[in-house]
Amino acid sequence: MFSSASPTVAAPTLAGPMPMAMATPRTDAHFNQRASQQIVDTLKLLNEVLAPQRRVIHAGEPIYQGGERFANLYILNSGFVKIVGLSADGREQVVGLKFRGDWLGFDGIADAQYACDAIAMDTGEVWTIRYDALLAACAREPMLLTVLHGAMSREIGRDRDSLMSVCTLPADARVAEFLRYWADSLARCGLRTDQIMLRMTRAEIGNYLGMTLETVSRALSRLARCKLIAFAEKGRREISIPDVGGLADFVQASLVPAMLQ
Amino acid sequence: MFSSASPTVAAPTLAGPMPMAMATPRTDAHFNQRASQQIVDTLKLLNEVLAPQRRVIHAGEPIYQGGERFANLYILNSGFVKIVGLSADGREQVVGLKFRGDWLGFDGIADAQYACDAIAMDTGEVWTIRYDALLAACAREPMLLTVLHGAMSREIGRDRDSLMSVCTLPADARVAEFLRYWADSLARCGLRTDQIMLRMTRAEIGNYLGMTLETVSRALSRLARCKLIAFAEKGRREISIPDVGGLADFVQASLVPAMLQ
DNA sequence: CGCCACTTTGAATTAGCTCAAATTCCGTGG
DNA sequence: CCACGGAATTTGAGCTAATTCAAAGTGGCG
Repeated sequence: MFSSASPTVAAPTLAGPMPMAMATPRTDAHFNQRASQQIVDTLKLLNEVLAPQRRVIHAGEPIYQGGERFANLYILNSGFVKIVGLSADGREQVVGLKFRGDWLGFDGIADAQYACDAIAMDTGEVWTIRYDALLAACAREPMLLTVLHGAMSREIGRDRDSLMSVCTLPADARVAEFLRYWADSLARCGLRTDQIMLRMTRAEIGNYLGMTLETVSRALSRLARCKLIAFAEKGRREISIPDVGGLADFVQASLVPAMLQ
Repeated sequence: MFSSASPTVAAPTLAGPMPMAMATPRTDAHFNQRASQQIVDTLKLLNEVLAPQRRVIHAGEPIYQGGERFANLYILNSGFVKIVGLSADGREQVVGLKFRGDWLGFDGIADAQYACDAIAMDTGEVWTIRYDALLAACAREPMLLTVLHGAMSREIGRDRDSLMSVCTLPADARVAEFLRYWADSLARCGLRTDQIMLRMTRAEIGNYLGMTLETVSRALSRLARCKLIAFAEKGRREISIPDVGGLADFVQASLVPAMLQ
C-alpha cells in the first residue's frame, strides 16, 4: 500500500482548506529531486549574497556549544551534524540531526546564546553566517528572508514529527522511522539511499529515540530478519535498505494491533 | 538547591563561551515579571504597527487546520490553544500548547500550508496577522523582525525541551514537569500560578506526554499524596500548587536512582 | 434526577529496561 | 603482518514501569 502520492507537490491550485494533513515526509523520487535542487539553489544564493566564511569540521568537533554567545547561524554544506540538548539537571540527549543544506543555530536567537551543542559526526564543511549580516542582506534581498523563514518553519515541523514518533510509535517502528528519515534526508541531499552509513552508535540512536541501546540493536536485528534492511558484510554501522517504502509500511503496520495480513 | 540564577538575563557582557547550558526554564519571580512585560510590549508593538484583526475564539474552535493554505500568522492575546499534529497514517497528537503572547502558525510557512491544527481550549482572542503584511512591516520596523525571529527561535527551543522530557523522564516526572511548565507559562502571562485550571482531560495530557490517561491519573494522585499538588474540593481539573519549585525538585529527584534522602 | 463523559483505582499483562556474557570490530603497537 | 585491547554490538534472562482491561466512583448539566 503506497502512501497516497500526488504527482505535483506544494502546488496549491485549490484555495480552500483541505482536511487531509501529511506530516510524514514524502519519499518519491521527483519530490526529492526537487528538494535536492532547492538545496543547491539556496546554497548558491547564500554564497553569492553573503560570501560566507567556510570552515572544515571533523567528527566530534563542535560547531557551537550550549551557553556560547549567539552571533552566527551556520549552514551545513557537507557532512552530518547532531544537535545535543543539555538540561539544567544534567540530562543529555540528541535532539536533532542535520544534513547538507540545513541551518544550524536557530535555537540561539531568542536568548542570545545557543541552547544546544552542535557536533559534527564526520568530516564536513559549514558556512558561517553572521546573524546581523544576514539580517542586513535580507533587507536588500527579500528572497533570503523567505529562505530563512522556510528553514526555521521546516525545523519546527521536523521537531514536531520527532515528538510524534517518540510518543506514538513502539520501539521497532521508531527505529524503522528513524532509518526512513535518515534515508529520506540523504535522498534530499542527492546522496544514495540504498546503502547508508549510520554515523551514530546504537547508544546515540537510542538516546535520540528515547530507548536503550539494546532495544535499538534488537530492533535492527528484527528489521534485518524481516529483510527490510541488511547489514554490510563487515561492520554493522553500514546498512542497506532495499526499499525505503517498506520501512514506511512497517511503521504503518505496527499501528494496527490486529494485523490484517 | 536553586537553578544557578544570575541577576540579569540575556545581558551578554562576557564574550567568551560559557560551558554551562540551561535548558530548563527559569521559575523565579523577577524573570517572569520581565517576561510578562515583554509580552505586553510585543503585543503593543504589533498592535500599533500592524493593527491586526481581532477574533474571539471559543473552546473547541480551530484557529487554523492542517492542510489549510497558509497566509496568516496568529498571536494569542488571551486564552489557551493546543497544537494538534496529524500524521499521514492517522496518528494524532497534541504537540504543543500556546499561551498569551505566543505566535501560532509558523509550521505553515515552509510548505505554504499549515501542518497542524490549532484548537482553542477555552474562550480567548487571537490576532490575525497577514504574513505578507508582516514581512512588509518588518522592512519598515526592524524591531518587528527581531521579535518574530525570537518567537520562532523560542518555539524551536521549547519543542526540543518537550522532546527531552518525553525521552528522558519517567512518567511521574513527566507529569510533574508538565505542571511546572504550565504554571511557568501562566506566570509569564502574569496569571496566578498557585491555583491552576487544567484545560485538558487526562486523555489529552497523556496524549501530549506520550502515556495513557490512567498513567496520568495515577501520577497526579501520587503527586497529590506527596503534597506537591492538591485538588480543589470540587472538580479534579483544578489544581493548586503550593510550591512550583517543589515540582522541579521532584523531577530532579526522579533522575537519581539511589535517592540520597 | 439521571445521563454521560471524565476520572480513579485495581489486577493482569507486556514492552522495554537492566544486568550479564559472548562476539565482533577496529586501531595500535609490536 | 599479526596480536592485543578497548569499544561497540548482539543476544539472553529476568525484572519493572507502564499499558491494557475492567469496574466503580464523581461531577457537570440538561
